Amino acid sequence: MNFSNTLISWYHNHKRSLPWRETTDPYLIWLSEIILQQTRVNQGMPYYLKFVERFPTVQELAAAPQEEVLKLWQGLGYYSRARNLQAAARQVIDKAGIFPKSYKELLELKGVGEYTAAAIASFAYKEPVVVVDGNVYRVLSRIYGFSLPINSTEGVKEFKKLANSLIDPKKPAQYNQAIMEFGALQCVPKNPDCGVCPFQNDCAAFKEDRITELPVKLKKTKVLSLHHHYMVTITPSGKTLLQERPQTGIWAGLYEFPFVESNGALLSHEFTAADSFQEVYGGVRFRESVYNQEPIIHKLSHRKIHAYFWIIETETEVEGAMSIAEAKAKPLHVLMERFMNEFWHK
DNA sequence: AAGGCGGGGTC
DNA sequence: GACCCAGCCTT
Repeated sequence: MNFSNTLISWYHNHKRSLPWRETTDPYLIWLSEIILQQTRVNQGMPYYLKFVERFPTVQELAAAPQEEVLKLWQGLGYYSRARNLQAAARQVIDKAGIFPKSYKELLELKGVGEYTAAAIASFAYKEPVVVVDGNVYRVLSRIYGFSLPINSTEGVKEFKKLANSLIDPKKPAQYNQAIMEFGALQCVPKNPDCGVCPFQNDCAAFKEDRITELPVKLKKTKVLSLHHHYMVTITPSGKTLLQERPQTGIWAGLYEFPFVESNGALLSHEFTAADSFQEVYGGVRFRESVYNQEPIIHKLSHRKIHAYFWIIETETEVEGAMSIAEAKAKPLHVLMERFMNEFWHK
């Protein structure tokens, strides 16, 4: 079996038409790769199109207010990607607007690791460096029967070694696209259709009936439960109050209603006695009611947030309050966006 | 070496 | 519910 030829041949017959494959502009390729980190093509596509339209060149991205970049990124998750995106754009501008021209130089950009540097270098410059992403781990572990954990130090090393022995150095772009597309469309995580797979006769996992076992991955992250009681301020003139989240941690830099954290559901007097509530409303007369008796569950990969929304109608204006339209224009996390769109219907 | 960091699709 | 996605960064 010639792995590379078989793969590239399969690719020509099955590849999807994707906008970032129609260009060799390193800026556009980089943009697509950052958006697609830990993100499916279908989810990332509308964001890519929005970003290209608003920021056709790296100069425009570098010059934009960070809040605008975050707003465009809203809903995509892993928001540090958005900050790093702009930081990297500014790195490029600092070097006369010339995009790094090699794998090694690309690695210096914020948010660009080994995978992304290899993707850009091979797609834009035809540099023969292999990409090793989730698709590649899955394809190689199955076909070659590699059972080392893909997220162990030794596993990563061995998979890279194997990957490097397989790439066609004359066609790095096609090879890299092909193996990822193969993982995304054919050698999928669950119930792959091995009956139509070109590697059926060579695949160790298929021959040994180990498709469901491979790839091997170490442990899962524990999910911590949190209870957030959000204060939805409504002033006499119809304004509301938001606060910016810290620059590190979950939803860094996004906006939300101020909230009280607790170990579970709260009674009204427990809620209004909380320090953070007093900090916001100390001295302000108000009428309060809870919007949802049952918590709204918002799941993150390692958090389960139980959200309650308390409506606080104040009798006087509140310092720092903004109009509903202004609030909706801030970069918001999905929990916040959903509440606002339901409560202040669109 | 391990854990933090989102949201959504799929089974 | 669990898994996983064109991963990277920090500690």
